[in-house]
Amino acid sequence: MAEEELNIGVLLFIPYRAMENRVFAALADAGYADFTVAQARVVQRIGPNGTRLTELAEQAQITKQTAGFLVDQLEKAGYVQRVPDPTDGRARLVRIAERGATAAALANRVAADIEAEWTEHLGAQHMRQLRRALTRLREITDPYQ
Amino acid sequence: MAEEELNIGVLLFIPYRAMENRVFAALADAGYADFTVAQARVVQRIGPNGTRLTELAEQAQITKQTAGFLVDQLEKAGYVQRVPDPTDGRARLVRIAERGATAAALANRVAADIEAEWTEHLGAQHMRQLRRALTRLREITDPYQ
DNA sequence: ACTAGTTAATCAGCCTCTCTGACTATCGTC
DNA sequence: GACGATAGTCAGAGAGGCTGATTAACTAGT
Repeated sequence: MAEEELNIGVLLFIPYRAMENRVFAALADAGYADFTVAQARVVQRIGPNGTRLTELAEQAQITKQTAGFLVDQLEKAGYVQRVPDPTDGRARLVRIAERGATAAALANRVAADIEAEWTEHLGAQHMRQLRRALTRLREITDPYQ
Repeated sequence: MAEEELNIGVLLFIPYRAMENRVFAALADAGYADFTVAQARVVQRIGPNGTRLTELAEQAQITKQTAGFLVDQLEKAGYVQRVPDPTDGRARLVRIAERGATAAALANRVAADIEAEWTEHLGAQHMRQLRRALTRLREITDPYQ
């Protein structure tokens, strides 16, 4: 569908997918092959002092069970740790482990490189406008702030 | 990660996901509940005269097997038909069926409504700039033109 | 005309991610 | 203390994706 003009949703998806693919390819090349998109969506929500499973699940918009499943894998692979929450005996905090922090740093570096390429192609001003428009769009499309 | 400024990939993903969710909710409400995201990504690539399975798979970036599985479901549900390709005895063309065309029309209408809301929020000029930037980004991020 | 290679599609089996439903342990409140 | 809410886990199921192997049909190179 859409003969002349592509749906704006598709237009958003194309560069998103391109970035995702390149970041994961770079991680795989660097020896982090056991890292998946689903895991990444959880890891990104972990705060500096650790975050509870339930909160991760809410923010990633998945069930607690699914979040638990993904955190199990991340823990086995050494990307995160689970530590008891001192303020609540039922809860545990999921924290980024060293391997996770290294991988995240690499991912951020690659993402920044790609953004730089995009800026090269669009020009700095249009890139700034793009970022601004997307940030404003977030006001009406992001359930989490 | 990203304390002050969100990664551009995430910024692209948030509105994309919001649109997708709303379109599928509208389709489900209208009686097209048996229609999934994975199926939609295939259906969107079907051309006016029908498209081969292999080509659909390539463009949707999935394997032929997966594409075949999804087209099976779409065919059972009445959204598409498979007809022999007159130019190649091995191949068959996947075509949109009537139920598929009706659903697609509804989906496009809902997507246009959402885009109108976004235009309302951003202003017409910024929306035009957004569309333009994304279209130009497509030049370097879309493997299929 | 035959062989070899390519392409279109399918079959079989497996893995990952996601869900629902049911359960245990702990917390907070009245 | 009793009760409802909350944090997390266990069990089972389904969707959507993969690799590998196979069949059928087209295309080229002798």
